[in-house]
Amino acid sequence: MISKKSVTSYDVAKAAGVSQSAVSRVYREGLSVSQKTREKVLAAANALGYKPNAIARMLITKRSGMVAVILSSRANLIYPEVLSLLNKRLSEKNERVLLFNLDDAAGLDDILEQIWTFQVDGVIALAAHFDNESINKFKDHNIPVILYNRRVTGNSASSVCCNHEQGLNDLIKILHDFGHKQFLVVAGPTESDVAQERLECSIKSLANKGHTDVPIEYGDFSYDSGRKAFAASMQSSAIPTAVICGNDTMAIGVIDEARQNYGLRIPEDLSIVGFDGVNAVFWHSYQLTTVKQPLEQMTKAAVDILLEQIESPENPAQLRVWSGSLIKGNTVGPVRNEK
Amino acid sequence: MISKKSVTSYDVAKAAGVSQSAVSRVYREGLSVSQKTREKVLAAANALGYKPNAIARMLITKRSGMVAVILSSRANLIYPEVLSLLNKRLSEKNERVLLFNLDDAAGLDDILEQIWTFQVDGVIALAAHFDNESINKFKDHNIPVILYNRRVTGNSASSVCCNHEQGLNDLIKILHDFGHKQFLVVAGPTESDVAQERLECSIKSLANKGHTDVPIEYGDFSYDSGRKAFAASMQSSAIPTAVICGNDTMAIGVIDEARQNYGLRIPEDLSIVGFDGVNAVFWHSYQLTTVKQPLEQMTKAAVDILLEQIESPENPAQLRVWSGSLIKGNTVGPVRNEK
DNA sequence: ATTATTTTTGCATTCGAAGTCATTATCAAT
DNA sequence: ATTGATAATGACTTCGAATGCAAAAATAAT
Repeated sequence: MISKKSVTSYDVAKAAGVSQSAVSRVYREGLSVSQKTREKVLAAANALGYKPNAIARMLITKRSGMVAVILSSRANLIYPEVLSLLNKRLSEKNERVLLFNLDDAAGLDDILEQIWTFQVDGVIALAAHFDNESINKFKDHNIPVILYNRRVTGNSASSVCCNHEQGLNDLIKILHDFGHKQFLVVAGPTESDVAQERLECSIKSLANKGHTDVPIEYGDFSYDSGRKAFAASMQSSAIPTAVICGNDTMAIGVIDEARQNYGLRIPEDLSIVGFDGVNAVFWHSYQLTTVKQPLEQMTKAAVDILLEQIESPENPAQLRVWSGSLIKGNTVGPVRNEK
Repeated sequence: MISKKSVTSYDVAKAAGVSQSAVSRVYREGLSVSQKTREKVLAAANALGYKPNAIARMLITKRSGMVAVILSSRANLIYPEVLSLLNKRLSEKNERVLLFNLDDAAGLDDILEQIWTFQVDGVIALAAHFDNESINKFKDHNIPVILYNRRVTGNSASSVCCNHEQGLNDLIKILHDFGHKQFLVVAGPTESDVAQERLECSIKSLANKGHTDVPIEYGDFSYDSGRKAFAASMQSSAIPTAVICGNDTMAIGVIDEARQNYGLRIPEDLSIVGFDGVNAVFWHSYQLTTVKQPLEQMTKAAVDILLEQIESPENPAQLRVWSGSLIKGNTVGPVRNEK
């Protein structure tokens, strides 16, 4: 039970023969300290193993150096990568990531309260369910919020998004130009905003090319759900020649289901496109035609905007949209003439 | 610039006509407060929108409610899943995850200092490079450390591990029993402890079956590195009939390389095993024979042990090891008789 | 009604660093 | 040598909740 009492700035001050204020100044930047004092303090601090207590600093400075990142496992499976990139960028800016998961037992309100009590400097939301009311609550308390891939009106948050509309237009143009007429849309879960947006863009883009009443199957972004969706579609009356998937993982599921259970060759018998640009789309067995989200740019912008808003909360919210880059895989081809 | 001053316990106290202490007691558990006072306080708090300031609480209670999770991107690609599970478990125990990345520009020492200053309640290390000296530093300050899949002697940390030895014994026994004699080991990066351990276990297990001087190729756990490793091996004098991979992703790379560039059929011409049990091993194009790490159990134990150590720092460190479960895929078969 | 016991309560202090402000040391300019 | 300007310093207060302690109130026992 020998709880090693922690070394404080007072201890260092005493050992160095200076005041506590002096110690504090040594550890902040751009404050007036003589070379002599600085050396004395640093020497004492070193001898005692002193490390400033970030908690105490947070309390007085009202800056926690922490950013809440809100995830939900329902979200697209690409988020681990996003999280890693965010973490990297934020730590470059001397902010730490405090993780919150929206689908843990505790509900949204509970999570919001926690975030709030932790006095985070800002919030980056990758999670879906996050209504305007909640978003605005943060704004009321001067906590800037960045929505990732979520373009919602009626709130005061900034957003960084991938241009799903353009990406899907690109993909659908290719399919259309190859002469496809029988489409299937495999959408992500209805709870996901991204899934919803991609679905709407797909429908709209198809309609623009004259394809209406396109059948839709719903999945949950997972491989298995992609397989099931395609199987379900094959039970229906309208057999597709082209499948537009809500993400890459489902697209890969569709590929496997089509090959294994229906003996279809890709792309000769069936064309398939995805969205996201995950690593697996480059794997030889799939080589999916898809659109890659510019995650690097998006996360960089998310962090930049967040920090700008932390520094200057009065700045207006921003919306930044990036086009994805088309990845020409090997899963799209001309429609096969039915004999 | 109307910085909405935050509501403190004093404000609530004033509004409720009680002392600040009373407000504090209402928000802690098991403290003596009369029903009447509690109601008054809660009403006032509600009216003012009061939320206790966790930072101030941390300062006095010396409990931050945060656990540092140390990652490194070098680590195995299975860690996003681990992170998600950890986050879930920890939040059940009312602890938050504060993320640290070991391969950000800043070095190990810098990260350690940060963790230290943030007064985290504990540390869970998924990252590789983490020497005993650093580990013991935490112990010196009564911060418990849990190593994930890292069984190292000479330090005071607890560990939760997958039994790589048994898993590899199982896999290698299958290969051996099928009559394989020409092996290739595709190891993970030398910086990774997990990779190292798996490599050693593989060598040892092979030796036990009488296979010595097995060639080794090194990768970095990625798909491409798996492909390159196999290609390199095919340039060498010893053409393998069985490949033991340091993780599933590299194994999938090996499969694709063997099929695409060498026209080999799996498992007729070449047997391949992996390790981890990632989702993609179930994909139809691969169906990898591998060992699945019991991540659920491991993360649960990691959190349980950590909390026990937080409550009772004098308790001794623990080591817990779980066997993985063999996944019988379709990538292993009898050795093909060379004509 | 009186004393003994338990429960509530508020005062004052604490956690550890940061910042305000007035004071003092330092240096250059006259 | 004197003044003025600047740099460096320490005493004191602050951030917001938690808690030891003693006083007060409520309850139980006599």
